[in-house]
Amino acid sequence: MREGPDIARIASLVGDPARANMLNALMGGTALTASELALEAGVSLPTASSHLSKLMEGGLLTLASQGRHRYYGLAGPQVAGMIEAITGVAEAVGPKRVRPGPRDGAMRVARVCYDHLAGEQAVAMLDRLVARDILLRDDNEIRLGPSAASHFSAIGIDVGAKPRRPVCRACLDWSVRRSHLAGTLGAAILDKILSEKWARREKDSRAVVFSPVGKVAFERVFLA
Amino acid sequence: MREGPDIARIASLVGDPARANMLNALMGGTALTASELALEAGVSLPTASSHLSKLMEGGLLTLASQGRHRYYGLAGPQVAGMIEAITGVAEAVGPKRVRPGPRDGAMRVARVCYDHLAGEQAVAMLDRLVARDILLRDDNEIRLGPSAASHFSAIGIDVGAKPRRPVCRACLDWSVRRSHLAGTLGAAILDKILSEKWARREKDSRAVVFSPVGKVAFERVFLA
DNA sequence: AGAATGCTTCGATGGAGACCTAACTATGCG
DNA sequence: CGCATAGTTAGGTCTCCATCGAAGCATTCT
Repeated sequence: MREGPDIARIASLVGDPARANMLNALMGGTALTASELALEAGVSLPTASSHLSKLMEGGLLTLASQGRHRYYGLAGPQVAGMIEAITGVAEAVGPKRVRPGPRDGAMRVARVCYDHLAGEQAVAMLDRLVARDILLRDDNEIRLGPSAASHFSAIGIDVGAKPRRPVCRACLDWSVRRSHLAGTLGAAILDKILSEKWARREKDSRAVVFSPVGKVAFERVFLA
Repeated sequence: MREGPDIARIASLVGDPARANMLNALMGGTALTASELALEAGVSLPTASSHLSKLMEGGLLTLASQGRHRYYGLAGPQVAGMIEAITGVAEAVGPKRVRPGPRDGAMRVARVCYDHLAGEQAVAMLDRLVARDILLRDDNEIRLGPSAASHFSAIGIDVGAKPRRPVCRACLDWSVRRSHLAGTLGAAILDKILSEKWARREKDSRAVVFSPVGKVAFERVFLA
């Protein structure tokens, strides 16, 4: 009988299908209301509410009350990372070795991970930013390079603010198995991509699909 | 109701206290028998056996039968990584914000992760090996440098063999939050450390404590 | 104020699964 | 061969918890 952090408690929170569906939905990054999550999980509203209490108590979620709406979101990047790790194992181990459909292909190319971009495009982007010394990488620690401020402000992203959350952070990509960029900068870049309409979110999926024009623009800015 | 990899299934496997204890014990890296795991989990042998079947079916464990002994081990580094990720969240979220005791301190300095060394020492080692170009690091991909073969064979480690498992692999360290070295090379180095008696495993813990002499030797070889 | 919406709490029900004892199979030893 | 050890299977009990309908709060709209 071993002591230590209560890993079973955390895992069992994720271990219920309804809760897992909710967490999965929240991996999309946008905070959702209880009713949306109930729909997502395929359970009634009271059931969902009960699950959400448990996830809150377990510290996996954050709650933002706005008027009569209550928005639930993932508690942080660490939680998102854990979900991706579990997803990775489930993928590898899953008996559903079916041929990956088109949506799976799109997921591999680009998808949302919590609040930033993941997938091949995201990994390529980080590689390129590091190669150009816009970002400086030292293992899993990523810092801004000397030209970062001017480079990002030129495209309308301010990297000056110092929030609690780190600006840059490496996040292991479960499909590519290499890191992509997380942190506030990663989130800002995803914002940029979506607000410029370079790409759009696939409905009911974490996949992100670039338009032909958007892909060119993205590559010009980030993969040049 | 969302489709995809069955993350709830995997998580619920880890979500039972008995199974979590077993997996935790296996994070020590050595494969254990059913009875040892039963003891570790604090359940009867039949109960343990039932749990082990489920873990096997879930693909989290591998089984090596030797005579009347059946040795269970973690299925691979990916599974170990998942456990560490969950442990990280449990640590961060856990209500047990007690002041870290001496054992926790030791864990932070050096511990076993599945079959290789983790903790501050391990992170420092990887940094140094990369800085000396003995290993070449490109994101989470690590390759052998030109001088690797001669350097490691000089200390009795053969990096020539080409097993299925990669020789080098980055594994995210949950205490330091940066990568340390996994893969067959990481395993071989841990073997070396233990067989040379530079350090010993703490009883009933994943902590690894260096002897004064061993620490010097380790630093001379790997942190020079 | 009254109605409508969003969500939580209550109470009851049902099913899944964790657990143990006991019986059974398999391997090794003398 | 016969006993001992390691492990799995079978059968049965019991607890936990996911679920839903109905009722209760809270906030906003009219």
